[in-house]
Amino acid sequence: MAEPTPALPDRLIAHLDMDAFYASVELLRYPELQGLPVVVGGRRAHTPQLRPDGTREFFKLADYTGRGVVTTSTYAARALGVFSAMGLMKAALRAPQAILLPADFDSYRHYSRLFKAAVREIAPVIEDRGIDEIYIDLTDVPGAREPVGHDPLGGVRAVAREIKNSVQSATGLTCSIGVTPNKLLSKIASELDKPDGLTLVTMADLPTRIWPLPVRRINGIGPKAGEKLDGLGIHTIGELAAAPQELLQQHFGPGYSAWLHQAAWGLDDRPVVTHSEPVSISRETTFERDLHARRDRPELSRIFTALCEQLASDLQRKGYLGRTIGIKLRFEGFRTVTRDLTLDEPVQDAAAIRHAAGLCLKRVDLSQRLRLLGVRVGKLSRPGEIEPPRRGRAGGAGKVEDLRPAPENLSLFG
DNA sequence: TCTGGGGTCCTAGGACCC
DNA sequence: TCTGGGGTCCTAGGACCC
Repeated sequence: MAEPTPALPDRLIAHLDMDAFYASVELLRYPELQGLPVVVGGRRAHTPQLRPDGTREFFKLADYTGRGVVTTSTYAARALGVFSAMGLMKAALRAPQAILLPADFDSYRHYSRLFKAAVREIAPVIEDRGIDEIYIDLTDVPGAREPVGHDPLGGVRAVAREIKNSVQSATGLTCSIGVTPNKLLSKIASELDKPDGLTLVTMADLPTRIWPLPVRRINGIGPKAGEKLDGLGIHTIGELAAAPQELLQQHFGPGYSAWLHQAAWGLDDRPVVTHSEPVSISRETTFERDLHARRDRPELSRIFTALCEQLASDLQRKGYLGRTIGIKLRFEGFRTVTRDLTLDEPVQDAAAIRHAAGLCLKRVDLSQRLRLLGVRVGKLSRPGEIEPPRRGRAGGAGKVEDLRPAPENLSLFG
């Protein structure tokens, strides 16, 4: 008879999330702000000033005017109701005394490289999920599958602790880690004990630890799906797990409803992907005030050209060409429109991008004022890369009339 | 007091080829 | 002459994530 060893899952997947990352990096730089409500975001012009006596003068949220959102806030600011993606003017109403700092992405990227390198020393199978979070496959990390005493998860808990310690000594920052049999559950688990948390969840814990949580905790259920589920009386992950399949299929597509069910049961077999190539590269900007295609033509034209130049330089720096050029417009009132155009040959230079994007622009009615303009390049390739031959004629596009200029379009900045 | 900037993936219809 | 099905590409929009 085999020993009745408690089953260890096939995979041991960790999700690591840096705690209030941007704000925490700022606190390293300005330790006197420790414990205070601090918000990172907005547009320039609120960098702290050094006073003659050597202390710093910080910018108060109450003094901010104009567009912009909260990028991150410290836990003290969150306690006042200030969260990521909130408009700064709204945040100022909730926490007028909070300190506002401009985002410094170069610095965040620096700390991002540091923490990822520290993790990689211990566990090399890492999937990048942005600047402040990663998935880690701990399955084959030495010691991770060793029980400690009677605890079958003792080994992996020790490895996760080691990773947290290593991140802390490399950066001075804390992180939260969730370890479970898959990415979906680990993503949920890493949030269960923030900040500075370490949470292990097994399939046996599903009913007690996962099912009581709101459905929105599942990565992939956003505002729309959450709202719809709410309307169906489905609020928790447990209620979603118990929901009849037919009910979900009636309100969501076949693919999404099947996924919802799987997710609620904690099932997810996606691998940890250690390398991926970009699909598209883009640049966009929201204007300080809404601009009109005719009345603000010179300014819009300058911005348009600048976006194309920045995009071209991004492409060149990263070593890509792109065959699909697209634009994105956001009008007053937030309606968003995109147009794109696939060229016969990939391009990389600002003039070619500007020309193609200009053709796209001609297909949009520009009578409403604009709040955002963006340019995008997709269908990326490497210089010298031989493209696989395309079947069919080039430009087997949509309806021909869709590709013609909008008739109302009298004035253009393209 | 309106809602940043950078992405990915999915859906859906029509064109076009075999 | 009419019918048709599979597969891929192109375009537009939208949901979602960090």
